Amino acid sequence: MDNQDLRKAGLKVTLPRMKILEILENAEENHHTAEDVYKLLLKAGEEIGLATVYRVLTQFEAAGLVRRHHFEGGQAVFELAGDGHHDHMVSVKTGKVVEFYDEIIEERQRIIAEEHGFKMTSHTLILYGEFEDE
Amino acid sequence: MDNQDLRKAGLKVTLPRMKILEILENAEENHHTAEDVYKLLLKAGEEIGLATVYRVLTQFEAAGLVRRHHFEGGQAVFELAGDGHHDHMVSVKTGKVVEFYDEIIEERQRIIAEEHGFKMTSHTLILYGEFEDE
DNA sequence: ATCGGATTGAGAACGGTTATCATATACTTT
DNA sequence: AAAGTATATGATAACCGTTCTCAATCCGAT
Ligand SMILES: [Mn+2]
Ligand SMILES: [Mn+2]
Ligand SMILES: [Zn+2]
Ligand SMILES: [Zn+2]
Repeated sequence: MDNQDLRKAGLKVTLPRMKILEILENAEENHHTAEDVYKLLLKAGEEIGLATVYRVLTQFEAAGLVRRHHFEGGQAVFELAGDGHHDHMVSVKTGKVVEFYDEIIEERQRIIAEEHGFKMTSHTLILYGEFEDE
Repeated sequence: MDNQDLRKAGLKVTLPRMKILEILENAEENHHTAEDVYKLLLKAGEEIGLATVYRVLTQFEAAGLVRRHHFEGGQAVFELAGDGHHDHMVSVKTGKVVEFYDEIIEERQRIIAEEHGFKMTSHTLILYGEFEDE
C-alpha cells in the first residue's frame, strides 16, 4: 500500500493521505473511528484536521482502499480493505472486534436472496456479546 | 396489543402511547422511522410531538414491544416485536424491506461464536441489494 | 374531585459527520 | 527551477437525527 495505490485511485499524493494510510497499516488494532485516526495522527506529531481525516477516509472508501462499518455506538469504524470479505463479532463490553468468515453463511445468504428474487450487492453481519476472557 | 400490554410493561396508558401502538399495528408497512410515525400521527389528526414519539418508541423497545434496527441511511427504523426473531433484506433502490429467517445461518452463528469463546447476546444480519421487480 | 408523580411538547442541546471557503500544496508546464 | 493551475487542506459553521430540559398537563390512586 504505497503512493502508487493513491495515484491509481486518482488521488494526489499528499501528506495527510500518506500519513493516514500509514496509521491504518501500522496500528495495533484494525478497526478505527475517524477520531481514533485523528488522535493517532496527533500522537505521531501530525496536525491534520478532523475534517480532512473524514474526507480522506471517505475518499479511500470510494477508491476501495478502506471499508466503513456501522457497529453499535454511533461512530462509524474504518478498516483497510484487505482482499476478501469478512464479518464481525463485537464485544459490547470492551469494543473488541474479531473477524470471521463462514462460507456456509455466505452461501445461505446467496440462496435466500435468490429465493426472494433479490439481487444482493452487499450485506452486514455483526454478532454482539462478550468474550469469555474479559 | 392493548392497554394491558402497556400496564404490564409498567407504562401508564396515555393517549400518545395508545396512538403510537395503533399506528404500528395498523400501518401498511412494518418498518418505520420515528419521523414516519410522527407523520402518520399527524395524518391521523393527532398532534404528538416528535420528542414524544422518540421517547415512547424507546420505552416500547425497553419493554420488548418494539425492535429498533439501523439500516443504511442514518435514521433508525422501528417495528413491532412479534414473537420470534428475523433478519432483513433491504432494497437500496426503494427502501422496501423483506424479512427472513434461516435456521442454518442462526445455527452457524452460534457455532462460530462458541468457537471464539464469545457469548453472543444479539446479532444483526442485513442484506442490501434490489428486488428484481422494481 | 383532589393530589402527587409521571408524561408531554417546544425548543435547546448534543454528537457525529459534512459543507464552506480562504489559504496552502501538489503536480504540470514553461 | 520557477510559475501557473487545479486540487487539497484546516478552521469553523452547518447539518441531521436524536436526546435533554423544564414548565405545563395528564393519569390514576385515593
Ligand atoms: Mn459475510
Ligand atoms: Mn438472525
Ligand atoms: Zn474487519
Ligand atoms: Zn422486521
